[in-house]
Amino acid sequence: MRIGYPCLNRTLDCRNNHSFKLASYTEERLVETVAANLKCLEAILKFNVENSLLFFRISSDLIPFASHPVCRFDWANYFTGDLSRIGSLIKRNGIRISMHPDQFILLNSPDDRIVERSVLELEYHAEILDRMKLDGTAKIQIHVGGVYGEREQALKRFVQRYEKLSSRLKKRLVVENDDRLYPLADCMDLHFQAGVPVLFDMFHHCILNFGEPAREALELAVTTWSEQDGPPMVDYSSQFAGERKGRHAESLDNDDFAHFLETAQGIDCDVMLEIKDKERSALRAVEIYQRESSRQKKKAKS
DNA sequence: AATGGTCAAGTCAGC
DNA sequence: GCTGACTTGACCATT
Repeated sequence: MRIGYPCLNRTLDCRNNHSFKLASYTEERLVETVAANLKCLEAILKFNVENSLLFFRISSDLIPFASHPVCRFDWANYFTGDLSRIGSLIKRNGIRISMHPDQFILLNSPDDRIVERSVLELEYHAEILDRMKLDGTAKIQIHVGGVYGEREQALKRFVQRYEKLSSRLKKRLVVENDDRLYPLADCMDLHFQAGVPVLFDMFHHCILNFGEPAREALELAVTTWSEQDGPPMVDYSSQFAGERKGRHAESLDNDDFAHFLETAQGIDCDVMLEIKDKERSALRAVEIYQRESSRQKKKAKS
């Protein structure tokens, strides 16, 4: 099991998601920003390797405005050397990579223009991973989308739009259960209809479900991943105590995470910690995981 | 140097 | 109908 965290590292004093306002867009500004972002991404990945954090979500802001009409710059070619070098670092160290486009990305919107823009944004994500020369185990995760007062139609539209995607996107796209509109059962339907793997979000599942016990739900989601997809990815978080339901915790709840590990025992998956203090909690999670697995080994011996 | 309004994009819930 | 939540901050004009 590889354990990781998303997008930001708070120990290193750099960021890989620098952006700027659209109004101040210039090619120079873009190049300078992306160069800084890539440099930081490389530093974060090196930090992660040294700390046994072998799963990382790359920020969608790596290349600001990449899919926006304002951007006419051929960033993919310009930065191909850097992207390929970072890709080598990733492969050499067996790091798992995911990306998670924002909530604006909707394959199932009734508005074709929104779908069109969404596909452009997804293609941008795929371009990054392709330029890093990563295989199909590097994933792009999205939610199903809106309901629009017509669930069945909205689900059907997802399938239709998914089927029309380029093969390089289909190779990478996975769908994640959310905590408001589409629970695991809907994602499973999409899998049976379109073949899309289901990324299981344990925390969302606890909030929105049809009463499936966690272990059972996890086992279901895991079956949707094939050999080429790599080990199933799982998102983990816990509740920010006293805050709105669904808000991510600020720091890892050790006991809850140990309980999660018990639930996931024997299942080969990679776990993304969606916890606010990022690598600090992830480091603790790795410790807990190593402790738990050595305890289990001892148990198996005796 | 510190402050606070504003930021590319969509949808839904709650007032 | 409008605002805030979602990932939550950081940019940047103004003082």
